[in-house]
Amino acid sequence: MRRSEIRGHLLDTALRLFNQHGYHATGIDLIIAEAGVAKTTLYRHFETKEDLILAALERRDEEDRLAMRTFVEQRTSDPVERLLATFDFLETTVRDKQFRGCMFMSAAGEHKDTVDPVFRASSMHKRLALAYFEELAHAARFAEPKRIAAEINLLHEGAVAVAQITRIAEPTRHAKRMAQQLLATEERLTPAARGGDKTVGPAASSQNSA
Amino acid sequence: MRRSEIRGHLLDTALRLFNQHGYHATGIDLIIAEAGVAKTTLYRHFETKEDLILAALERRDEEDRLAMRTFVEQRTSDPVERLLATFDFLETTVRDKQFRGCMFMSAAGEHKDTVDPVFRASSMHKRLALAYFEELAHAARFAEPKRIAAEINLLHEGAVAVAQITRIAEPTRHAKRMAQQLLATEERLTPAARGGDKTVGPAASSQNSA
DNA sequence: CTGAAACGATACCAATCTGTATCGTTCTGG
DNA sequence: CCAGAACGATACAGATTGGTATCGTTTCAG
Repeated sequence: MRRSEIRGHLLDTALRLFNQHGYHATGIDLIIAEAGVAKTTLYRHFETKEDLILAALERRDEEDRLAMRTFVEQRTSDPVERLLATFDFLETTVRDKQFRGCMFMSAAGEHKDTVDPVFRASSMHKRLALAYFEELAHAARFAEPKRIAAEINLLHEGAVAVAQITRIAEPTRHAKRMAQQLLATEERLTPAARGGDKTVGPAASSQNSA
Repeated sequence: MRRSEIRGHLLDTALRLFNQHGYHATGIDLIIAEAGVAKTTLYRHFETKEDLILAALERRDEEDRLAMRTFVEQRTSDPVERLLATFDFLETTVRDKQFRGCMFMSAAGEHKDTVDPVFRASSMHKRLALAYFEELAHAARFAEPKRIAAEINLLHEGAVAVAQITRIAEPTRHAKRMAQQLLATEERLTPAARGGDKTVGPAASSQNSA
């Protein structure tokens, strides 16, 4: 393995183990053993275990948000459909055999103090996820994009939490239906009137797998 | 302290610390120090730390479910209002200064293996909570009580998760409004027709604090 | 090609972890 | 009232924790 790849490989290994066992339960010795790396090497890249956790979460944060954006934006261009497509993305992550719940919620659950850097990193990730929903809700010209985004966000968190406990993917589809139902009655401003669209009223259709 | 109270006191102390710091991060030494009890005493009541965790979760499970039932049933007798009142109960727990997220979700997050007894205990608690929603949805004569219960449950989990990260109580009220919106369009069977009630249609009103 | 930096391996450290052993004291049921 | 159980205190065990020190080897940029 080339030296330039070691840091990334350590982050990947740490993320895998954190996801599998949790943060406290995953020891440094296990990480270096799984990564096939000496302990000195790890500590040359990361000052402390907390630093490793923070770097891993940062990496995951960017990966996750980019993956969702990519998935959603290549699926449809309609903002409302995109809001609904976020649940399809969620379903793919939940269906993963390695799924054990949201790593950021777990991180916040193991670092409950609001001033803890790990908690703050998790909190920041969730804030950015919410910001994306707001962006979509705004593009969809909903009258109250912030409220819509908060609702979508709440459904996401609920779906992931239920999926974490039950270990089935159904809650994500259920959440999508709920989102459809809720969005259908929401007011919208000047809905990019093409064709004979109504100016207000039902917004969701999404014939795929809902 | 009377000896008959020691076990309960240990469970209370352990629950407080588990809620504050998490399960792995809370050491036996801290628990006995906070409880003012010798280590031998703790291990005479609980064989292992895992046993202590399981006993603590069991206690909390019963307390929580009883508290919700009591809160909900003394507030209103209408089953639909009761479903909505569960969110008011949630709000009270989230507003607590000691709130740091759902202890069962945290427990499941730190014990991710589905065969882990701690995970199973958390899973069981959630199953029983869902069963209560089903009971209420059935009493409300919804056409699909299981689906309604799952939706309420998902909104609960979402509200608690968002509240855990943001440390504000608003998500519980938001979730209640979403529940109202969703229940309003749900079909119901023979709705205990007294007065001039419609037989199907909007179900929710709940003028308090929504 | 060469010197510095990064690497692997290993030994080590102090602290902490869960759990046990010992023993004198205190409570309590019969 | 008294035997026996439960208690507090403490010392200890063995494993594991996060992190450091040492040192010979490998990589890589200039």
